[in-house]
Amino acid sequence: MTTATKRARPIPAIESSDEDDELPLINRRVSKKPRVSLSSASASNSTSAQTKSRLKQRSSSDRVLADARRQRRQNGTTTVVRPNPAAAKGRRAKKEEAKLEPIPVEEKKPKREGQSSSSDQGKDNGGYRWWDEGEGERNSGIKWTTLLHNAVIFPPEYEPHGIPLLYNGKAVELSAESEEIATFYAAKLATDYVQKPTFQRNFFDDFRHSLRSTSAHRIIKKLELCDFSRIHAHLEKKKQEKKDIPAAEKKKLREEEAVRCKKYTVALVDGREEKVGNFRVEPPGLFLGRGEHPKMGKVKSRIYPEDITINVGHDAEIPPCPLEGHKWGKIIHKRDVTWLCFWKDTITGGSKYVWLAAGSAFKGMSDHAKFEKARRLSQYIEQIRRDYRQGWKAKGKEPKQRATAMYLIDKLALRVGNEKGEDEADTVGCCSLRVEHIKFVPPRTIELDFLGKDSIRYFNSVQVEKEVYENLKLFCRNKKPGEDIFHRLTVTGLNDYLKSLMDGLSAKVFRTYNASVTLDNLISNTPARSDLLEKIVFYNQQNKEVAILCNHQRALPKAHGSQMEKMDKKVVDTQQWLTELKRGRNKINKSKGSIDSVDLIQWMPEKPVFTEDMDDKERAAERKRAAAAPRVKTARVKKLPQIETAIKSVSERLAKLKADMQVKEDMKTVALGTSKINYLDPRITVAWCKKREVPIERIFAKTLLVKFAWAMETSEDFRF
DNA sequence: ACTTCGGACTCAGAAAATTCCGA
DNA sequence: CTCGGAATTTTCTGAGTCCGAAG
Repeated sequence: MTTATKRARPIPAIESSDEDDELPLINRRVSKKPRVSLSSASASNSTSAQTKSRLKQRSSSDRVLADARRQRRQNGTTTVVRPNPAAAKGRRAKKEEAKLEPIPVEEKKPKREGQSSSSDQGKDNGGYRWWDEGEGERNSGIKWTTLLHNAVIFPPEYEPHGIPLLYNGKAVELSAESEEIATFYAAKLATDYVQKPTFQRNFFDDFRHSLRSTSAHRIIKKLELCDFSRIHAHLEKKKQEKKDIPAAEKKKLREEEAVRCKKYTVALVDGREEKVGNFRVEPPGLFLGRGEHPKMGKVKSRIYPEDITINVGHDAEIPPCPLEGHKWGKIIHKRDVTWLCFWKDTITGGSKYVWLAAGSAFKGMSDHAKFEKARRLSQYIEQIRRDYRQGWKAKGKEPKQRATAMYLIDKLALRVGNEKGEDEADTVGCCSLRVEHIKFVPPRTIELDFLGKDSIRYFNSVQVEKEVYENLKLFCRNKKPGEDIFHRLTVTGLNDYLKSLMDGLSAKVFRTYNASVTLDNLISNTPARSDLLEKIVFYNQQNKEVAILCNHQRALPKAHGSQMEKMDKKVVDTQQWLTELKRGRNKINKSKGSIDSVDLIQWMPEKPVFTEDMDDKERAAERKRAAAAPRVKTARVKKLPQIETAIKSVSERLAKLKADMQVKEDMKTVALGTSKINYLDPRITVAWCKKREVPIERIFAKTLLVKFAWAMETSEDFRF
């Protein structure tokens, strides 16, 4: 199959049928009967003044809690308990029954003040320690019994600013819709997206489309003649104004926003409070793909409640729609999934989901299962490697290609490489590698150069086993550059093969396995005598090795060059001063006691001179001028003991400076976060921290501590 | 039996926000 | 101690994987 035919896969239809028939039976029970309203909104309709005032005092999350209690009570009184074989035997089901009892008074949470108290920090799931429970019902397919939440919050409606777009130098009247689109473009004026023809074309097509029934349609014909600079300037001004708000006021605004959002931040899953992850509907804007995405610049339109499907408990109150005059698209009760809401992306046709936060039980259990699966691979890995090495010599094309591909996936941690459509960026993984992506350097080195996920370049020159080298050469023989290397191999074929070797195994598990096992091995060799800082640096270095293995890269930080120069200058200054100090010491020593002090010259950066009337900008400019100015001479008189102390401290400072510089240079394009968050079993790190007496907070930031709460009690003896 | 497609989930780097750190 | 820049952390949303059902 040629690449061209493969990539010409038809674009999936964006609209799906609205028919209920598509849903599994269990989800079809969207009851049309009037629901007893349970929300805070209806509660405020209550005639009971007591209820009213109590509600007023409570935070919204408490209100959600209260709702759940009512929901439970309702479960008990109005709903026939449905048979649920999966959960019936489980602890969870038992709990549910228990919850039908009236809620004891002490369960009521005291009202929180402003900042949340320390006791509820670091928990996304109300302290539910699922990892203390048996694993019995975890994989049953049914993910929850009751689910209650407030769905999503929408971005504010567009407010026209009336700043004109100039066309050929003249202001053009635009409808609010078109002005908004023009403003999306103006917001990108300072980025290099606007230089890209695809971006320009896609944007202009959509912009023109928005103009179609207005007079501007006859005026605006060419993007080159559009001048967005005034809108851009307006946006910049707004940005500055926002920046200039006094800190106290900013804080107040932030708090008000937090209050407004509060009710969206939590959901109740089987009566447990859990944090919601992305409860904000994505605002409209221009689609920015990664790499050379064919759809970059297209208008990603505004999502309305009608576009959104809500997944809630069958007996839970349907979350109130926050936009007046609108209503939710669909309400479903799908218990075999963990999402709360979803909508279709208008650009890609893909699904967008609202999930619980990373620290939730859903996510935690699934993370735990992922690492347990990867650990299980340890027991099979030798056999699997033997198997695919055998496969290199296979007669059949498919097994031979599969075995060769497996080597790359295992050894180089390549992704499996599903097929991609014509309407996506052209990126590849193992199975979709093309002849143009590989070069052969005898005797047995291959050079891989391709764009992987997110259009990140994978460029690696690596010596491989002779059989692999020969096989790859064979697979490329008589093929054009654009043809697939593994033309007989499919992702499904490869994963089916892996399933036959280990239950549940797929290609991605190898990335998890190799990343974790690599870290485990590397940090087991931590130098014994290192101090805390050295240990952390060491850990980060090993984390870096994993990041390199997984090809986790980041863009070169914008200021990298100038920052390095700055550090370099500092090194030179420090080195010079050290030399001068040593010269002084020599002089005193050689004098045999005839002198006890020397004049030393230190070259220092010029000190900035500020005057009272300078504003922030002027001060910054002065600082900059001083830093760039030639070094100034400073004379110092020093005695021997002083010099000795100085030599010691300056040497240390110089060494640290040089080391910092090296680290900065080494890390400039490596992204450590991705592996830490997704690939490295946190238990490896927890065990290491315990054994080496490194506070875990030095390695895991707050959100990671929450995400990995399940791993915190790992013993120091844990090995992956 | 094969391919295609949609769905649900993990994983990805950039950008924004926040915190840290050194002069 | 304070200020500003750098470093780190969090948020955002796009890009993968993989599975199962439909065609």
